[in-house]
Amino acid sequence: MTADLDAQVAARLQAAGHRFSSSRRELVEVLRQAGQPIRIVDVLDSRPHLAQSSVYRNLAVLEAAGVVRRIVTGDDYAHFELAEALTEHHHHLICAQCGTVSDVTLPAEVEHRLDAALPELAAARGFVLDHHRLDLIGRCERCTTTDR
Amino acid sequence: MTADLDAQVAARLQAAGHRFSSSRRELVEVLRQAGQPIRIVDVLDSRPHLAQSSVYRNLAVLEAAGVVRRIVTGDDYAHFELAEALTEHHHHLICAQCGTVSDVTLPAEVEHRLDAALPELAAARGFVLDHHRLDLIGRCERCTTTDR
DNA sequence: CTCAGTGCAAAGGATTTGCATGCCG
DNA sequence: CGGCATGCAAATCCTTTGCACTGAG
Repeated sequence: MTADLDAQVAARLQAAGHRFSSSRRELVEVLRQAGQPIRIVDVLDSRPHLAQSSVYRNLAVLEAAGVVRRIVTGDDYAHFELAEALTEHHHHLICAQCGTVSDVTLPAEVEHRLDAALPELAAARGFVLDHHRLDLIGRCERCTTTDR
Repeated sequence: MTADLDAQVAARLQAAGHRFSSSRRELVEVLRQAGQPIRIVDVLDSRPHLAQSSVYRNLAVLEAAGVVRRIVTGDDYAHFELAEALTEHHHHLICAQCGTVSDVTLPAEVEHRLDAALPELAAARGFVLDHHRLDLIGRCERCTTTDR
């Protein structure tokens, strides 16, 4: 699994004309371990020896190479996760209070409905559809129990 | 229509303990006229006499009062539109190139599927669902014709 | 050797905030 | 009058950038 992931990442980076440096390897590893979208602060916390600017720069490189996806929620911090090409299509549960983002997968049937309906909806507006994104916004368990 | 909108906005502001000042009236009017989500820069362009800080502040007040919805796309600027309570439930077409946001309505049937599926999906994760948001990301007509 | 990658510090830039003044209720 | 609203300018703070150094190929 991990070996396979490494190979895919290496291939994508190479295709984009970049190296698979140890910092980048670490970033991918942190994201893989996290299993859910995390912020750059979190990355820096778990890998204190990484320079902030390098993390920002490398995540940008990895994003451009299609290895990583940047998630902007409206929370102060952007979140990052492995791109769907390396995982699988999914959506996000976003806590409006603490900003945490976690993954959800729609029932296949619903997803199919969307895939069937969205392209023509976009086309009707002269839009070339690239992808869609569905977020469920609410309050996570921790925030509802801790209350206010 | 407009009179009705005014009344609703006034009521919501009052309920939140705020005044329906002329600046706020103008903001609502700009958003109504726009008919699609716009950025603060656009507001300032069309109403140069409004102070930037007041626009930011008032949009925050209007958002808290449930009159306005802030849309964060990942583009540099946030977009604003009238809240769904004053319009109707809809989603967004986002141009990945120029950042423009426009409204779309899903076929009722698809929307129903979502409404049926999402709550339990969220509940299964200990999440209290507030609302969902579906964005179609692609390239708008202007950007595809102008190309690159 | 060459050039991408790294780290530190400084710059950027949308948004927020402090504070004095204006104005509605 | 009292307190919210407004404007100007300054401060915030996540993110980006400049620049000199390091290291892989």
